[in-house]
Parts: sequence; structure tokens; C-alpha cells
Amino acid sequence: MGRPPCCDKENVKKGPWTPDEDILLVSYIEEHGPGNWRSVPVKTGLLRCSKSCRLRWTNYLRPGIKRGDFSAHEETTIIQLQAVLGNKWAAIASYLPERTDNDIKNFWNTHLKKKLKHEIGAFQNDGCSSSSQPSIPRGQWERSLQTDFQMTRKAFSDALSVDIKHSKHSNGLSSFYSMPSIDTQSAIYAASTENISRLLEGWMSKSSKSGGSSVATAYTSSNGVSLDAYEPFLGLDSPMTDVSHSQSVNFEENITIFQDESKPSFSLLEEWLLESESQEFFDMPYQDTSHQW
DNA sequence: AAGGGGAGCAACCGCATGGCA
DNA sequence: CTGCCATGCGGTTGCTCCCCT
Repeated sequence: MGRPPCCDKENVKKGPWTPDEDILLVSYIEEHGPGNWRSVPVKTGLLRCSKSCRLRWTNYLRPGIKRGDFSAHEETTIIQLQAVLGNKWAAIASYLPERTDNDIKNFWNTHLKKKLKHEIGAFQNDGCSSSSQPSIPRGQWERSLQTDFQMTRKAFSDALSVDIKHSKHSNGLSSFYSMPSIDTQSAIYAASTENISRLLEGWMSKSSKSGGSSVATAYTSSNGVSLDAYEPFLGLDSPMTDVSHSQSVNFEENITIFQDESKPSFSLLEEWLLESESQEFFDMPYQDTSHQW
């Protein structure tokens, strides 16, 4: 017997959410807080699947979500994190707390993938690479990869510029995101009210012309973000071990993969980062080598 | 002006995971 | 230990809008 459906599909509404439904959902969450999603459709009278309610909240109504164009910095961060973490959108989103994993995933699939493909294509057409005989000087690849590595580290450092170790053991994620020390639930509620007004604004502007969404000013709540999965990366609760990997050796391995598959692959770099305990990763002095290119 | 096609994005689907009885 | 349930996550779909012909 297979898994029972999460809800009665017969009486479940699908498709875009209406303003009324949004208000109903936000009002309920303001009162009861997020969670216990199964009971949400029952208690609110929404003809929606519990999953749909959760998704609508986490991807759209949740306080602190920034919408609209991605900045150059966000774009760079996503590219670098994707290179290291792969398609772990939730993990990537945890470094960009104002963006949802869905947004990042969409942005990657619709913009960045094409952009990178185009840039790699242009790079190969420049005569730097050929399908039959890779002709890139090994030293050049190594420097290039090292630059990627440095940039990734910088992205991590930027994203983690707050004191994570302290925040984890004091006020959890709230302080991680530099929230003022106020009651978290109140923050969620206040921000939700802001979201409702934003929604109304959005609908008003949408009715005149399908306008873009306004930028959220509310700070991020703790919903939907879990640090636990990334503890190895953050060096939290991880025993410090002697890490004496040779960078050059690992870069060589990555260079080989890159050349063989004619596309960037950082799987070994990722493995190395995970294996080598992240602390050293962050403790290494950052050297901006990008100017060399 | 119409319609065809592509891009962007919200939402859905189904599997994975973790907690709990 | 096992099974159930709630939630999380990533891939995919489908709708809407916009641009081009």
C-alpha cells in the first residue's frame, strides 16, 4: 500500500491563491503561528491542501522575504554556493535569508544557468578549450580555480559576517540574522501585518498594471531555515581535526574533472571542504585574487 | 490587431526525513 | 524496532505576461 494522500484531493482547490485566501492564511498564522499545517485548512476553512498552505506561507507570505531583481552580490553568491553545494536550494537560501529556496531555484534555472552556459561557451570559443584536446594550460586552470575558491570563501565570509557561534547558543536564528532582541513571535506578527499591507498594495498596483512586488523591509523570522544541516560547514559542534590537505593536489583533481567533462565540476572541492572541517576554510585569510584576471 | 512562442514564476507533486507513539 | 504522520525539499508543471512577427 502506498503512502496515503496528504489531503482529500477531491475537495481541494488548486491554482493561484486569491487575496481573500492569503488574508485568511496570514490572519490564522498571526494568531497561532506557523506550523501544524494539517489543521490550517480545517481551522481556516481554506479549501487548500496543507502543503499548499505551508508553501504559500514560506514562499510568499512569510515576513522578511525580499522580492524583485537579484543584486549582483546575490547573483555571485548563488553562483559560488551552487558550485560548492550543488542544487541544495534550501542550503543556498539559508545564506540569503531574504530569498526563498524556490526563488533562488527559479532564478538559477531561468537566468544563471543560461548565463553560465553562455559564458562557458564563449570561453571555449575563445580557443581556450577544444572538445578533442583540452589545451588550457594547467597553471591557468589552477589559478582560475583558486580564484573561484577564494571567491566562494569570500561569499561565505560575507554571508556569515555575523557571529554564528555566539548566536547559535544565545538566541538561535534570530540573532543569527541580526534581529533586534525583541520577542520573535511579535516580530513575526508585526511583519505579517506589513506583508498584508504589501499584498494589498501589490493587488492594487496589479489591478492597474501588473506591477512588481515591493521590497520587504521586515526582518527575517526563523521560519523555514535550519542551521543544523550546515553545522559541518559552519564548524559548529565539529571536532577540530588536523587538516593538512594539500590545496594544490585537490585543485589538480578538480582541474582534471573540469577538463574531462568540459564543464565546471566542483564535487571534489565540495568533498574536500566537507571533509577538511569548515573551520579551517573560514580561518584561512582571504586573498582577493580576482584582480589578476 | 492577432497569435505564436518564449520567459518568468507560482504552485504542485512525490519522495525523503525526522519525530513520536 | 516499526509504522505513522507532519514537514522539508527538489524537480517539474502550467499559467500569465510580454515580445516579436
